[in-house]
Amino acid sequence: MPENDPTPSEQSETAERFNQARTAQALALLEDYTEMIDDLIRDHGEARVTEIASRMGVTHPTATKAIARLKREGLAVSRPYRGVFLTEAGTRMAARVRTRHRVVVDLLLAVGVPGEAAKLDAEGIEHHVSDDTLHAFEAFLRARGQV
Amino acid sequence: MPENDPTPSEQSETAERFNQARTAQALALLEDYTEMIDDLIRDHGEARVTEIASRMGVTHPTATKAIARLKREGLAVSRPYRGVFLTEAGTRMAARVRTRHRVVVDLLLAVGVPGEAAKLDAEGIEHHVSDDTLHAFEAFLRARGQV
DNA sequence: GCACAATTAAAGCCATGGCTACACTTTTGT
DNA sequence: ACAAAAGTGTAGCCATGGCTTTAATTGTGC
Ligand SMILES: [Mn+2]
Ligand SMILES: [Mn+2]
Ligand SMILES: [Mn+2]
Ligand SMILES: [Mn+2]
Repeated sequence: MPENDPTPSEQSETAERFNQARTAQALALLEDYTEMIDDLIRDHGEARVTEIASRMGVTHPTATKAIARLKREGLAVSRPYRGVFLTEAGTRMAARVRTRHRVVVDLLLAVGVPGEAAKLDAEGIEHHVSDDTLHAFEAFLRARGQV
Repeated sequence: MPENDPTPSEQSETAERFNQARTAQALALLEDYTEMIDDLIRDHGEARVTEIASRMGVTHPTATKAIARLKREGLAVSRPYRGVFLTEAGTRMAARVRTRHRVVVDLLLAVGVPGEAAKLDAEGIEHHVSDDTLHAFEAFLRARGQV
């Protein structure tokens, strides 16, 4: 059985696949929080820690830590005892993430996934949808006139 | 603007969505390792730590820790300096996960996702595909005669 | 304008999943 | 048979993302 080992010192295709999945997952939290903060500012004019935590389903110290990471990565700023605000980069991420989220839900619905499952599963799936896949989803929806 | 707060002491729909995504993610590592170990035993008659680590794209101590968790959760057993083996539960998980992985790849291909992206993205997406969604995917593929 | 409620911050605990460094066992080649 | 190589185990470090508890600040009602 010829084990076709890929050129030495190079990762197997399998390993690369898992590495990409891990990288995508590492961004998931940032993506969900920026989208959420953007939502809150649209709907309420401000994004408060307690409200963010409540909607994310975590305690407020957990949300505070996540926001600290957003700030560290240049996606958000905040004023103590006031709200959280997105930077330019954060706003761009929120816009991209919102669109992708919507496309994923629409795609799931278009292939026949029940509404409830589509909403639930999309929250996790979205973070693993690459640009290529997103474009394919959009093309599929367009071809179906579902967009 | 009437904020329709869901019955007090009950999580918002949004929070539930994020909680489900977190729960699914917590199982991802177990799912990928059981599938991998099952693959290795099929192809090589045994699953060794070094080989598992290499294919997962991690160092061997990282794989050893993951295997420790599999054992703790009753999915695998191992004999020191020998291989890793799946329990009944582990074998069942591997079978379920393998099928789901294949269906996800096929679904992505069927809606027009390029092969390379389908293979890469499926590795992360699969863990967030619920039973309802999986069944919808299968129905869609059947209707297309792509199964 | 003050007491109390609500919000936010800060500290510290735990589990997970990466890593490196080092020790030990098994396998291999001569 | 034994030395070297490969494989495996173990210890300990770090970052992340959950949590509870306690302190500080802000907002509210009277
Ligand atoms: Mn999400
Ligand atoms: Mn989302
Ligand atoms: Mn996977
Ligand atoms: Mn898989």
